[in-house]
This record gives sequence, structure tokens and C-alpha cells, in this order.
Amino acid sequence: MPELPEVEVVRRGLEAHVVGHTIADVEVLHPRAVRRHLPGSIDLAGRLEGQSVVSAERRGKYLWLVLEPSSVAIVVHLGMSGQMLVQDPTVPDEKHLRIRARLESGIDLRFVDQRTFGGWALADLVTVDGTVVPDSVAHIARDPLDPRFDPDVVVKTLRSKQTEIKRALLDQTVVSGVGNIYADEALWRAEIHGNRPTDKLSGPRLRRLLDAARDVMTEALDQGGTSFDALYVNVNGQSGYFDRSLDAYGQEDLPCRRCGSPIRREKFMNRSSYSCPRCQPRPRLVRG
DNA sequence: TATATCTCCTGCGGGC
DNA sequence: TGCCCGCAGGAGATAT
Repeated sequence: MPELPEVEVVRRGLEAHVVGHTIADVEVLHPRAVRRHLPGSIDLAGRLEGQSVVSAERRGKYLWLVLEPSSVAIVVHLGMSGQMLVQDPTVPDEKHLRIRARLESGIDLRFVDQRTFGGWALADLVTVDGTVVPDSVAHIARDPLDPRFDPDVVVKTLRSKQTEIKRALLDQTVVSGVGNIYADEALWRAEIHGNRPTDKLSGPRLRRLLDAARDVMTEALDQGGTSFDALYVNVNGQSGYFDRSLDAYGQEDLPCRRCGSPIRREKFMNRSSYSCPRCQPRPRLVRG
């Protein structure tokens, strides 16, 4: 499940293998993969052909390729199961191949996506808060690995909200790049239960939580990301190793590495949350 | 306006 | 063996 570290691994791969190349031909094999490109697949393919990729950028879980001479970007979201693969054209099509971009150098850039939650769309570039981003990404907050990420601003935003901390962590307009896995890991490190109201947490505790999110994602990036199955791979089809370092997510009934209590699993926002019952006690009163 | 819930999608595993 | 159902979850749409 691609979150920030996994998307950054893919971005680096695209920077190494795709930047500097020109797109010769584009084939959209599943319309849902371009549903966010409202003019449709024919428009997208036509506007990509002949364009050169000049950079690969990322904010949170969104990544984009900047194109010249049109000065637009292909915005890519991997969703739950999206993969950007650099392949030799002789490699047989993947079962869930959704988009193929053939480069003039003779290699394929393939978008493979089993669950079709991800997709490609073209977007104009705009300047927001001193940074150039696609207009479709303008509402996304800076992520903890962004050099211009300001934790004090995020703490202030969190303390002004009337919601639970895990819900706020997953809100990409507050802080981006955090998904279910790294939210649970950051909350475990900061010893905070995900149901705690954001406005009842002190500034230093929230700061500690953001530091934990940054640290866990940095460590995951160093190990090539987290993989539970073949759904997340880098551009060469290889998996990461951080799943072996997870302290909370997916660790149900295993002893907490800090206190030994069995990690519990709870339903939250229609998904699973993992936490230590002793290190991360539930709040006495939960809204709702 | 802010927050909460629903929906999309596919493959796997468990239960019957 | 085969069918059915629940689960996984990011983010936009819809509801409250």
C-alpha cells in the first residue's frame, strides 16, 4: 500500500529511468485509470505524445512528471495498488496493465493497477506558497519530508480541529503522505491512541507525533518502503523491507516491543487500527 | 463550514 | 469443490 516512502522510492526510479526521455506513444487500456483526466483518454494520449519528461516531483502520495514543451504535468496517484514500471517492450503485458507509454528510447513506462484506485491525469502547474505544483495537488499540505514543512503550523492546525488525532493524521490537507500504516506507527512511537481528540493534545505531544511520523517514514524510505505482497514495488518490480520493522501495524496479538502487552486491533474509519493497550490507552471519552 | 460516512475496485482467505 | 462474504484502504462525493 503506497504511502509517502513507497511513492518516493518510485519517484527516484522515475528520475533515474524516465527523466530526459521523450514520450513516443501512449495507450490507455482501462478508462478508469484516467477518470480524473476529464477530457478523456484520447486527449491524454494525444497531449503526451512528443513531450519530454524534464523532472519527477512528489508531494505526499502524489507524484508528477513535468513535461516540456507544454509545461504541464502528468499527475500520478498510485491509489491502493498502483505500480509505475519501467519495462522492456518484449516483457509480456501485466494482467492489470492500465496505461502504456512507449518512450522514444525504446523502453516502456507502464502503469499497472489491480484495484484501479490510482490513475493518471494532466494538470497545469501553479505556484502555491512559493512552490510550483500541479493545480490538482494545490490543496495537499506539505509532507514531513518536505524541506519547507513547518511542524509549528501543523500543530496549530491540529489543535484547532474538533476531531480525533488519527483521522486528522490521515487528512492530506493537514499533513500529507501519512496513510494507515505510518499513522499507526507514528501513534505507537508517540504513545498516543488514535481516538484522542486533537484539541486535547498538548503542543509538545503533537510535535512529538509529527517527529515520529517523519522518523518512521525516513527509516522506511531507507529500507525501500513497506511491502506486504506484490502490490507495491519500485519501478524495477522489487519490494521493500520495512514491513519487517513495523511495531504496531499488522502486529495483532504480538507483544509490544516496548512493554510486552499484546498489540490490539480495532476498527476505525472502516479500516483496522493497531495499538498497544498499555502504551496507548484509550481516551476516557470518545466523541461520537 | 466542518466533520463524518459512503463508494469505488479486485483478489485472497475463511467459512460453510 | 465451489460459492459467498468480509477484508484491505486512498480520496472524492455525498450526507449530516
